[in-house]
Amino acid sequence: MESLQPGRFALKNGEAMKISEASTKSGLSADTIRYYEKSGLVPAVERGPDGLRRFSPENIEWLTLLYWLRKTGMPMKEMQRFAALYRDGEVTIADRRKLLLKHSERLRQRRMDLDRCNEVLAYKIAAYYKIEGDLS
Amino acid sequence: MESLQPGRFALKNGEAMKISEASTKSGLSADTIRYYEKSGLVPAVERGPDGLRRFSPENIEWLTLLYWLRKTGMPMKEMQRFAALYRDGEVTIADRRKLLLKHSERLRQRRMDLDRCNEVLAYKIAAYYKIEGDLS
DNA sequence: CACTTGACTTGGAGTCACTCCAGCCCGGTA
DNA sequence: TACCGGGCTGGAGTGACTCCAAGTCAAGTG
Repeated sequence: MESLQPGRFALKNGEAMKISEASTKSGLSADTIRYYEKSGLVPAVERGPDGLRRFSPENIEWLTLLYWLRKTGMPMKEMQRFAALYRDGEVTIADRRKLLLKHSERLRQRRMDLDRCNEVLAYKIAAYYKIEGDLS
Repeated sequence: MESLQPGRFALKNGEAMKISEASTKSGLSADTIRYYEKSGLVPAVERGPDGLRRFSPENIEWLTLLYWLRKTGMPMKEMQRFAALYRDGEVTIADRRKLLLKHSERLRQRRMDLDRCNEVLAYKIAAYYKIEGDLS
């Protein structure tokens, strides 16, 4: 459908990357990228005449964002919702912003968990250290 | 074997808890506690005459530690190794300390991920915010 | 020109760490 | 007596990958 508009994407091939390059640039493995596409997290990845995926710079930016969201614990369901909003264009910007704000709240929580765990570890490590001293 | 020493554990029943209490105190679900026991993460949980598990305060402390380790991303395999060391007594204290140190290094790494993600989010949120302004 | 190499394709099986559930037993209450 | 809550076991299901077999295609080599 897009390809009916003559020349619209015709000469962007210089920018288009295959999956391995998309993988190194986004941080996601090739398997994960394919999996995300199947799961509806990546809208409209084009294919070259050889049938291979071609990723635009915008695709890469999107994948990179997904990489960070997933790495910091956003569940797939929420990423799917985020992707649906992304697909629907600028009218969803406010919703997307809210979704990211919610995630940054989650990050705050996770950081608190890390800090609390660090305390527990410090306590344990000190206790072990003391016992080691007593043993020798 | 321990029970051959008369009275050694005989009157500790006032302290012993059932699984639901162990769950609220440790933070792990009852299902997870049973799963951890099956997987060899929890050494020697005793049973009452009714066949139900009885958790000692030491059990609870151990489960709580597992809770924090798992919550902050220590893999099962490593927890199993940690549990094996714990079972083998004080001679393994130095190894246990090293294992926890390694984990706290992992925490450092995770925190860096959170911070990096926060930057990405802040950037995106600001960009969205600007677009919202332009739209209205 | 045949052959090999290597990057890519798909569909499907396997993995990790739970989580949920069916079907059972048991002690206490109305 | 009938029921209820809480525990038990073994096993199936889930989320998010991860790995693999079997195939296609393009480019490079003898």
